[in-house]
Amino acid sequence: MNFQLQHTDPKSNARAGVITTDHGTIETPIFMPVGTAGSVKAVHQRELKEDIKAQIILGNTYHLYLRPGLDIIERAGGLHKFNGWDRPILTDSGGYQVFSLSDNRKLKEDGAHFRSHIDGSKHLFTPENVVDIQRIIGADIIMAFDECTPGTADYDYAKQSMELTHRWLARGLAHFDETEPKYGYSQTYFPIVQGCVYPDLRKQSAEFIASQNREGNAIGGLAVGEPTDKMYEMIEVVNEILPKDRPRYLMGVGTPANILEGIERGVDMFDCVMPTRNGRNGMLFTNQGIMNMKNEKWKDDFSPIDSAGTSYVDSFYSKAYLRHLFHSQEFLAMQIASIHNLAFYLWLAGEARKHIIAGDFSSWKPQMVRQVSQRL
RNA sequence: GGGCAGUUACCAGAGUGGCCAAAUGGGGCAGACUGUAAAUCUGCUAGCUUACGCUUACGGUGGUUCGAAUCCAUCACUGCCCA
Repeated sequence: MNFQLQHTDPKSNARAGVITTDHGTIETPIFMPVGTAGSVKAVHQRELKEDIKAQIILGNTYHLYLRPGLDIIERAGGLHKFNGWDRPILTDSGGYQVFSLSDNRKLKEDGAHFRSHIDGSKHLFTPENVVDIQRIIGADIIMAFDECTPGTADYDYAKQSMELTHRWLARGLAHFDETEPKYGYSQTYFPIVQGCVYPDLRKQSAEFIASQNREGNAIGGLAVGEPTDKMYEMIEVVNEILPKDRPRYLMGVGTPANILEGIERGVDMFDCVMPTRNGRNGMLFTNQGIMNMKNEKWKDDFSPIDSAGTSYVDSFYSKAYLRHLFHSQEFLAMQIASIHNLAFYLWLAGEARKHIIAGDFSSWKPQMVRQVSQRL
């Protein structure tokens, strides 16, 4: 993997760059659609490429390991071959499941002992075997196994948790460096900063992560229960330290406004389930604000879903029709909403990039934050 | 013409003397969702009220009773069966 920094905004930390992988290039800042189980829910690969213009998508170690299982993925020739996505893939390590499935696991020094949410069977995830699993899945960018610390954790817990993540990182990195990719293209390993909402812990974590000197770095443990202002503050603290010549990935974030704020603070990569999950639940994000498509007010609004939208569905379907589809629980509703939202997120990241390159990001961004935060 | 069963909130449907403004579904109206256990979850859904509470309500009318969606009479309507 390679990262070329192309432009830096003169008035903020926003930057534009290009990541090169063996599966193609990624122009940053970028939003990465989430395809946990090897599929971006409700979205066809062709739409992902042609309509949404996704450059990289995510998969998930925990979910793909449990189902379909490593044997199938390996026999398929890796996830790219299995799901037909020939562009870059990033896999999360299962660190988020340590947080989101916390009732189903026990954390120990060796790793996370999970009870499968599917059938209750027991599985141990360690920093080492999570590398092995991600070697088999074959993502271009693979993530360290961490504990995603809840945003509400107290200082002592957050400190312990961060230290565990650091110890796990050392083990994971050592194992990564002594193993090889399986499918003839290279993989890179991103370490993850933790430290919850505590500036000194974040600083300490960022310094430790930076010292590992990897090709890219991630910021985890944000948008998990802490106030939004704290999140922004933590991004600032961390990005002060993370190397400027490497991509920075803010994991799991967020709303359109969160993304713009993140870009301004020097983040290059984002992923979030929001455009897809909220889309399936009837919420549309547009450059004019947020719409709940189930609301009565759209019932006889025959105007296009998003007249300023860049995707096919935006001008082809009307608001009234989409509302009808949601009320009728038609699959098409979820498809349209997911395509629209993802296309919008990719558009937003792309616009930010253009404005960074043009040099007027700092004047463009506040106005766009206001617009996207409105409720329609 | 005769017999039987029924009529409950937007719909379906439970409730057969007080714990009933009335179970449960559905529909409707809102809200939530941030490295996906999510096509999920939550709230509201007679009127007024922030709430307490008050008012009007279980086909119509009239009774019995301290008290009726629930018991009685009668009228209307619906369904099924027999001629």
